Amino acid sequence: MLDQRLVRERPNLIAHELERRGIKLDLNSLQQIAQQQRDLEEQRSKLQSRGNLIGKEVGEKIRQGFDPKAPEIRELRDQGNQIKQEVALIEEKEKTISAVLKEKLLSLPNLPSPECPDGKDEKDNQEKYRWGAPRQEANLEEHWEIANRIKLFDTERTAKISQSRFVTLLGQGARLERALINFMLDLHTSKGYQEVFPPVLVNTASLKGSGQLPKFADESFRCIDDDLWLTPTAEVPLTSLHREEILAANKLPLKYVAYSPCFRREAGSYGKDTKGLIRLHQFNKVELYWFAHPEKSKEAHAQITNDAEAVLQALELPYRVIELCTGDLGFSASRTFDLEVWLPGAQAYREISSCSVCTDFQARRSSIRTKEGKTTRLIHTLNGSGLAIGRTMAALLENGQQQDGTVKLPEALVPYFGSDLLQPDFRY
RNA sequence: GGAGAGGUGGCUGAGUGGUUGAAAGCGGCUCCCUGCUAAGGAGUUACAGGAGGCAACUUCUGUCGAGGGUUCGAAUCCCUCCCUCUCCGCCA
Repeated sequence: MLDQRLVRERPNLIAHELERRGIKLDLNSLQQIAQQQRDLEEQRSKLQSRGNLIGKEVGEKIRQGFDPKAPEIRELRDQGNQIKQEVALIEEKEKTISAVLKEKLLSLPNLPSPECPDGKDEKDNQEKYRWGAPRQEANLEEHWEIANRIKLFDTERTAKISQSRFVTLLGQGARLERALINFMLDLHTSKGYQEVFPPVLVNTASLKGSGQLPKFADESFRCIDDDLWLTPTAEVPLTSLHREEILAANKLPLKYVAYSPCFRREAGSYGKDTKGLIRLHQFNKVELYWFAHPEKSKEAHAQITNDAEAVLQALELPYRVIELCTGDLGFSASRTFDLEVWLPGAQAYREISSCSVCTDFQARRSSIRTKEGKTTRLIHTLNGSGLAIGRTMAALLENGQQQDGTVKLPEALVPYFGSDLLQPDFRY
């Protein structure tokens, strides 16, 4: 959410910054609403001030021994009632207008960072650097072909269990998924991240706090009988972990790592990535999350990206780092680095992590602050996948595939998986 | 699901209609003392929004789970809802 004061006082700045994201909107009307709301508030508080004085006077008189039914007191009471009615009138207007304002503000995305390059869509994203040597041979298999052959998962049977875009991992596939989760959690906790295992059902306030609502309701699964939704990412419960809190400045940054299943409706992506592990309604992810001091968030962003990259490096997976342009930024982000892993079978780089700094956008929605001396200020939040498990598995399969049909796994996984080789399994 | 208890500042916890935005303690901050550490002393310390000032700050309003109501006046009384805890039942 954007600062209301900014809307009132510098609407042009907001209009300009949102235009960088490709959003054109009439900020004059928004500014007027904000201004009206403030004017009403001012009117009301002046009336209330008078009302309070009258109340005090009555109390004072009664204490001095006036008869509560004396005309002086009756007069004051009448005045009090008069004011009460006027206040009620203003309050009614105020309520309507601030509901409108709030709804509008909640629907505006974050302002892009000055460092975020201008651009219209993903074509304008900038590659920053590459790591590792991508395999380029011809005739390499895509990950679902490999998985099918050695029986790591079963999508056909899964349709009986739930729907398309879900997967049932089998045998080595199930074990590898588990190994990857543990491997990543261990790697991050060894670097000072605190491990969290959050609930998967979250309430509306949590989704609002991190920016998924009100705008993207159709992207999440919801429970019809309760005020609960399935988390689209652990970013949601992690943001709300400290919702409405004032965090001690000397404890910042707070760094969390959470494994969670993630649920997304993927509305509007019919026909895209229909095979394999790339785009599923349910997938596993290890998420990194920082609550940072507002002046340290730039360094934090570099660090969280680094920490996500460390997973790819440990798994010996070639990747590149992409800086998203303004037009491709997520709703809450002010600046984002995507990590794209090389998929030799597809001969393409695919997003496997997205590391964003959300400045005070989520903190304002969630009311997460810190205190320095006498002033409280909003903290900054950052998030990054570290990493998406399914896509990591896809990358491992395609990068590790060998002539004999087996898959070689990186050494780092051996303690977790128990082997460095995936072989066909005929039991399934 | 049944019965009961409760939701107050960063935390613990007083407070049942009239200067109570709220005692006390803890914690935090500032200063003093101390050779160091430990301890001690003095002061200070809710949040949000508005107005004024370059600023330190001053001032107004709101906020004691949320929303209504009673009243000139509500943390305190009434209603509705939400949440937490305890016990019982059911259950992984």
